[in-house]
Amino acid sequence: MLDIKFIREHADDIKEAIKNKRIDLDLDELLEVDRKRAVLLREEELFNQQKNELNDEISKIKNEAERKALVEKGRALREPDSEKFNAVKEKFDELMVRVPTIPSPDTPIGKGEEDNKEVFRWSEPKKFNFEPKTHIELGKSLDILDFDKGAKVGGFRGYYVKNDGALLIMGIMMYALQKMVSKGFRPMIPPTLVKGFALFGSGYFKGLEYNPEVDEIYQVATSDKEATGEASKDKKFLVGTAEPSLLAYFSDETLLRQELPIRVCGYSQCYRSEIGSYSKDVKGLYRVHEFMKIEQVVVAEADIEKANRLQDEMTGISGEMHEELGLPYRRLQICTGDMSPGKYRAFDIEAWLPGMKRWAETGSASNFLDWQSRRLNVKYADALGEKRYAYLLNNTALPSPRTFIAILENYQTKEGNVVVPEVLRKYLGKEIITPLS
RNA sequence: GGAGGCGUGGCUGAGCGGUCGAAAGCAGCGCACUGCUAAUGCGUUAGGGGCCAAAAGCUCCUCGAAGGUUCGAAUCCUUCCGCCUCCGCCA
Repeated sequence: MLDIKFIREHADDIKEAIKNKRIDLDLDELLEVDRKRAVLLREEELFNQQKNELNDEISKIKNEAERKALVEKGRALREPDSEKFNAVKEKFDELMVRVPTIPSPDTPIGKGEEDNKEVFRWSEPKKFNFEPKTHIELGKSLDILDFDKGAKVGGFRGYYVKNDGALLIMGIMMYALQKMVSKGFRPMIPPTLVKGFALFGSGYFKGLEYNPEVDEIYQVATSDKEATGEASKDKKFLVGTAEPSLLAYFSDETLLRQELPIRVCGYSQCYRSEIGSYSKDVKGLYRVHEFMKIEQVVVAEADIEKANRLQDEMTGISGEMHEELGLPYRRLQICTGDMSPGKYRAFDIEAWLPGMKRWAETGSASNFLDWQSRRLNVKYADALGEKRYAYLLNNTALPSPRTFIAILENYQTKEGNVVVPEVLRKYLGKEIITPLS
């Protein structure tokens, strides 16, 4: 969400952003609706003013006849067309939520994924003197992953993590959580069942309201009424990441500048409906409906330079973890066409998967400037006591399944065992995962 | 699940049809004063929008949310949401 004043004054830049981000929005339509809205707003204000003045008069008059006359006069006032006004307001809101943040100057212009720019690489994809297996094969032979039972019980994309796999995956989570804490991030376990505002506020609804056709979010119905959509307000949803829960923690707050930046990290189960990716990545643990993740979030003051530095700090921590885990990775700067509307600047981290022979997104760092904080109403008081919207940033610390895959595939031995990365050994109590272990 | 209570400004809390965007206290800020991080006095402090180049000023909306009654609602009615207490049930 942007400020309508800002939109009016930067219409050309925003049109450029709409084009580059490939958003379906006619800004001129919004500006036109905005003008209509302004006229109607003034009409209503005038009416209210007249009405208020009249009511003041009535309250001072004791005489019944005079009073009646004034009441009649009030009835005669022409009331604004509220239906028309509401229609305009609704249209305005609908268009407003689709206005994107203007991307940073260093963001590559591009159509989609293929135009993201590699900006950093750590280590080269590992070479094996045997044909590396996929995590699917390894998971089965080591008896640490079970997709058949997962599908039976959880349905499509369901899975079980078993035995040393369960310890490994929890180890990854604990390792990431402790790393974040060591970097000054306050740990949190936030709710994963949340109200709509948290998701809308973070930008997880594409429109004003939840739309199951396009939003990758599960809605939870606790009654028949909710299930049929009658009780459309105050529904609950399952988050796809801790980000909305962590951000909403600060909603409606006015923080103090001296306490910024606030760094928090959260552990959560993440649920994704993966609507629109029915035929994509259908095998294995790569794209699943639920997983665990440690997420990092920063509330920063409204300073682009500082926010960019914080974003670099956050991606740096993710990189450091990949390095400590010994996972070759690269960092991509996300291009305009692959960037969601609210983002100002974004980077992905991708780890190399030798078995699947592909890069796998294991993290995504985004700087939203004040796009989210306007929706969530996160402010801070600056040195002069002026209130400003905070800048909000988020980044993956580590996701459980893809880090898990990367470890299995990178650390496999010719014999089909998996060596446990040094930093995770304390969580498994062993150095190697074997079928017999 | 049953019974009751409550949602007001940064916080506590009064108001229960017009004089209320709102007493009082606390906290914050400013000024004054006292020779010293405290005390006292006075003043000041909700958010969002419009007019205006801007400031000043004027003005509209907002007392959990949405409807309703009324010339007029923080105050009355309905529904919803949230919170609290007690009982039941339960990880």
